[in-house]
Amino acid sequence: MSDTKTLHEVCNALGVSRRAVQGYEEIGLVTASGRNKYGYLLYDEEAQKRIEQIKLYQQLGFKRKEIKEFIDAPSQVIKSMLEKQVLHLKDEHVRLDVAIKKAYELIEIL
Amino acid sequence: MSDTKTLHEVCNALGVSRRAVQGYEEIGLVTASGRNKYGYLLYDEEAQKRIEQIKLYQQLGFKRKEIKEFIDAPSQVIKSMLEKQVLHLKDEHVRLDVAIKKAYELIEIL
DNA sequence: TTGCTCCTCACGTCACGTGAGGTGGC
DNA sequence: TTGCTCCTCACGTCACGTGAGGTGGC
Repeated sequence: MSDTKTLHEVCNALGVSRRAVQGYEEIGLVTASGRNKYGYLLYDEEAQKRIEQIKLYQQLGFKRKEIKEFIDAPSQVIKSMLEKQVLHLKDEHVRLDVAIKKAYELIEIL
Repeated sequence: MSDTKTLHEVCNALGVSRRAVQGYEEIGLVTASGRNKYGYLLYDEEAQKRIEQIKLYQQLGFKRKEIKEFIDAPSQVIKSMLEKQVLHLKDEHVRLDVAIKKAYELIEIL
């Protein structure tokens, strides 16, 4: 038995949309591992892991094109990208803190 | 003397882009108060305040269309929108916390 | 044959960014 | 006349959302 799944199954299992996966394929970030006899798109375990990785990187705020540039790079390169990204995430974090405070201030005034 | 400014001056003073203001005008969120004798777009103090308000609401995570729907509403309505928005901002805040932690975990592993 | 699912386009969305082409005397 | 600034389009960007139209026996 293999863990190869159809697109539909992958979407359910990983919580990504059909269109999102199609988008990954459009820019060559992922490739279906094949088709079944009815023409359905199939994704083997490797492809599924890749989709999960992409999703994770997106949650860390990376754009698809950025992900494409480092996903197959040596881990030292990825590490360096992550360290830079943490700075952006912290900026965003502060920005949100400020926004929440401003919202409360406005609520007080109104 | 009046505090009416040209588009260029408004952009510099408020830190918004020319295209952003044009975008506000496209959906009827703002209207220039007039033109000078050379055809330059002019914004009086009221228009400037409006642009500043829009910018603030955008920083709180509201979309332009949402802003259009409540910007001229009674303050109780705006207050209610802000209270809902704070919940979204807090969700985002938590999501960022998680993302930062995940990034650090990945950095450790690599 | 009727449904249902999947596939492949392809336009729509959002908030501008980025020029292109034209005007006018700051 | 050459520059420079401003104006009004209008296509580009990003990451999908949302159908439309066509296929095939799960």
